[in-house]
Amino acid sequence: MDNKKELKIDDNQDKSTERLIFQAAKDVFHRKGLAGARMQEIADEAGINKAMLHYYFRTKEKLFEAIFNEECSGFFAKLAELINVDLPLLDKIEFFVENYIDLLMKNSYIPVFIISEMHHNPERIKDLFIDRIVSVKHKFLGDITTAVSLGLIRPIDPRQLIVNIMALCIFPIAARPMLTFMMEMDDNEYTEFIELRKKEVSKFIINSIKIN
Amino acid sequence: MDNKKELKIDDNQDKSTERLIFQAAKDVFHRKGLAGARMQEIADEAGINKAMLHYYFRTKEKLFEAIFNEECSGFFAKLAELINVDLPLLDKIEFFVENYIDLLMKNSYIPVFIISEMHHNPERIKDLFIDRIVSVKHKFLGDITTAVSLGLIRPIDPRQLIVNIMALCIFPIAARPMLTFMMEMDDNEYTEFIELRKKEVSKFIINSIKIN
DNA sequence: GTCTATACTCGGATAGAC
DNA sequence: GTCTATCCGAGTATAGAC
Repeated sequence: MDNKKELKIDDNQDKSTERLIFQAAKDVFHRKGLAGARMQEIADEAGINKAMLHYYFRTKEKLFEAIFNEECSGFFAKLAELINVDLPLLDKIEFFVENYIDLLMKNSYIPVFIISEMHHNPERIKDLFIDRIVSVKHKFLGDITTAVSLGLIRPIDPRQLIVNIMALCIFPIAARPMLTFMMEMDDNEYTEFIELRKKEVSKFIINSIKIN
Repeated sequence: MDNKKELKIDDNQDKSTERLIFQAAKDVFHRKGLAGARMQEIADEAGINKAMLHYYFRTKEKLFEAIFNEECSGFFAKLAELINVDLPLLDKIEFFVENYIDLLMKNSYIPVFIISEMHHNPERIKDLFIDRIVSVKHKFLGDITTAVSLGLIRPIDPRQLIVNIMALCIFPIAARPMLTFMMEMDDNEYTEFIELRKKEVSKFIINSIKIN
């Protein structure tokens, strides 16, 4: 009992500082990228001292990787759930698109992270999500190949269809700052715009691949 | 005659160093982003001295802006040409998609540039392409709105259609490193994959919006 | 215009007291 | 675990010779 209580207190103390850093670092890395982020800015935003960052994470790189890793784990786990749901392909696409856009909105930093850091340092990033993404893809690829060969959808290269689906879901979130600006919307209008896409995108895809 | 010759020589001398820097800087900024790029690396890649960079462009920021500005000018000028071509909407989309993907492939740094730098420093970037992008959008928006109201395509929010078209063209180029990896392709295979998209994407879009 | 050498700032990382 | 003070390398920028 005493033991448990003590553990809980220590745990909270530890976690609160570590999580404080973690959350602050996530925000700053997301805004500035790995190279542009400043340890001082992270410390300020966490409301603690710069030395603490090194006490908990040793280096900037390690801090970045810890974050990237945790983010990806959660994200790809949920993504795998969406792919593994058991539905006929067209229903699955509808279900997937709606929930994937939702997932992306709740983790809007992930796509930009991956896109820009893959450009700036492909090798490091590869290792961090190598197994996760490829297995998800294989499942989806199989589903589509089957549907095409059964004549449930029009003939289409399954890889092209996957990239189309990803593009339609991810691009509007990854390019959000550019698009809000181009579309002359404010933040709320753009959120509403994305909300509408949940239905619009699946309609767009299904219209395109269904057999008339 | 002599005058002209002299000018030409000077010009070549000037241009060669300045362009050498320009090209090297473009490559490095593209690979590393603004914050991650190193003046030393640019100098090395240009085969000249670091001091020369400052002689020609004063600061790293100014060098970056000079490049971003020139790139955007050329890019948006060509984009405007594609939009202003006079064709019925469906033909126009087909024409646009094919040529836009081509343009993007020849300027593959532009989308990543804009997407990542818009995140990292929205204000600076806005000024650099404010007028260019909005006017292009208005023209396209008008074309689609007309086609919908004339019943030439199925009812669809024109803004959603524009974002769909952009997504299908831009995403595969912006996310290329991630996608080559995910799709387990090499560079040549991915280039071929994009080549196939020129036809596939316009088919995908037109299938989805045409009236049956 | 081009180079070498160097000034100076910034920022990641550590030492050491508490 | 948390702080202050500080080190030190890296990187932008400039001075000055040629």
